[in-house]
Amino acid sequence: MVSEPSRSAVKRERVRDYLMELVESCAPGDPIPSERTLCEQLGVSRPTLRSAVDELVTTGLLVREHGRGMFVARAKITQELAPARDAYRLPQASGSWASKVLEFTTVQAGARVGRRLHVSPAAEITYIARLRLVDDEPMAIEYLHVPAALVPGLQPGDMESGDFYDFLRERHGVRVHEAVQSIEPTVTNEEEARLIGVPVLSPALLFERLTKDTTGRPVEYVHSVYRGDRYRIVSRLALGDTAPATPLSAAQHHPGIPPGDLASRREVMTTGDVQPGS
Amino acid sequence: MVSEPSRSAVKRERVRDYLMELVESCAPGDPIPSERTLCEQLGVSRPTLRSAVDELVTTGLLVREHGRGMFVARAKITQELAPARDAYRLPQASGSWASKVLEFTTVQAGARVGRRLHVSPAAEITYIARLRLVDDEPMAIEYLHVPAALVPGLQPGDMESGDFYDFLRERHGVRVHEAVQSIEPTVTNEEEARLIGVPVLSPALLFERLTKDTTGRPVEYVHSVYRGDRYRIVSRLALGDTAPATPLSAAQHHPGIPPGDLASRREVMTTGDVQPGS
DNA sequence: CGTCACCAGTGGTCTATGCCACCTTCTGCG
DNA sequence: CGCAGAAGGTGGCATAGACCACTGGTGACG
Repeated sequence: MVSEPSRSAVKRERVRDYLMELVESCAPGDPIPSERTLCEQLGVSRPTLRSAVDELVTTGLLVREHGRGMFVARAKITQELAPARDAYRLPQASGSWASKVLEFTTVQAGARVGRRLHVSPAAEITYIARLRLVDDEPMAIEYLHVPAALVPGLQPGDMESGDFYDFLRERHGVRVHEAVQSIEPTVTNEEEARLIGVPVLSPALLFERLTKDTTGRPVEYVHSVYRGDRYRIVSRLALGDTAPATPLSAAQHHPGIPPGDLASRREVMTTGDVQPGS
Repeated sequence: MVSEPSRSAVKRERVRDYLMELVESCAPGDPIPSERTLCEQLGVSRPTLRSAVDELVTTGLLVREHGRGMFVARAKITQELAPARDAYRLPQASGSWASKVLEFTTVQAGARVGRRLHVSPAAEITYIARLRLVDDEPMAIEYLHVPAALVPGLQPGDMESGDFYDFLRERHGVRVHEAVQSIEPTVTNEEEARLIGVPVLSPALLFERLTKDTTGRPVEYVHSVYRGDRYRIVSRLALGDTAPATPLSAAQHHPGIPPGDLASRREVMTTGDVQPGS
């Protein structure tokens, strides 16, 4: 035993709480004692200690490095509630973005993608997986599906520089017009974790987007996974109750503000934002 | 052994893959064999099997019920990539929302909240924790901080019906004007998991919002946690390259569309959406 | 002096086992 | 017939021990 037994009947929680206090007394990047040492100090078995550490790794407080040890995470992430986020100014830009093509092939659409893009399941699709980098650090993985007929002669290099939508317009005469995009929270699987450099089962954002051109024809279906520890979405909501104008057709519901908490006119300008590292 | 040994050297992965196939052959809500049974079938120890199941529970494919068994999750959630989401029509409304006040007290602002609300750290704050329900199922937890001076005589019941912003205007003459809101992915801790009825460490969305009135005075600071398995954000993005109008001051970056992939004018209408259950 | 092989220490995985808490079902008593 | 209690099955937690894979340092050898 170390200090008081703590009220928790579950050892794992006691261990986790102890570790959280330990982490708070350390600086980011500091090493913490080895698993076996902690086991002895706390009087628990290694599986028990590991399961406690697992939580903190998933939460983003600790980092494990095989053969080296465990360390306090560099940037204090979402951790609990009440994150001590400092600034409130909206950081305007978002670092320098780059892309790295991981895969570039032609595949058959298949049932799901074919349905999305309104093409036959046997239609040829240019499939591109690319890593998005911010200041040379991996930020997201993007999986694009574009009907091959729309982009004849597309080269991998075309996907690593410039604006893809500009490229579509200038080279292929395709003018993107609108997109429907969904965002939901998820956790990383092994492949994603490896590619964007976070532990497995870390929080992440899953985007899914279907883009159409001015004629209403689907031109791209994208899904992408953004790391949750370095990416967040900041919106500026106009709630003004000045004039009940523009009742924008469909049900209006700001994420985070359930219906019944908003009645009047709303507008929203959304901007992405990279959380600056430590 | 069951079928082929699968190329993976890690037993956990083999077990997980086996379970994923098993789940795909089942209907939502179906029970699956007990842990001990699966151990015998697959020739692995129970801790190994449990750790494989843990992944699938975190991912949202399986549900455990103490003393009863394991079941295929009701709504097929984010699971892997490529979720087989069916419809593409934007479900307009979002079920019937209700609220249940969990806590209603007056506290001192403290450093963090005081800074947000531009009040002294010793200022009195009305603190409200409430559960948001959709069709009687818990959907989110909301933690509100409002300067007590703004809402004298506020009652818990006032927070369970009607629009809080309407209430502010009609009862206290406070006219909300705009808000800055951030959204990021997170995972649930024990308390959150218990309150919204999901396992610990499930994916969730963390909202943080600061609302100001027409005079620029902060009136509420809210953070809320939305369950990730039943909530997603759907946006309709206008990408039209018709006219490069309204260059809306700040850097414009749609979440999910990194800079360098967008040049022209954009608008966005965001709408929240409840994923219909099975 | 440089390079390489080895080794100790670390996290990663897996096993076998036990006990507890919870739920369902069946059984037997009132 | 009805209800309470026991029994068995389920997941939840924890243990002790073993082996593997990776890292970094150290020492031996060229």
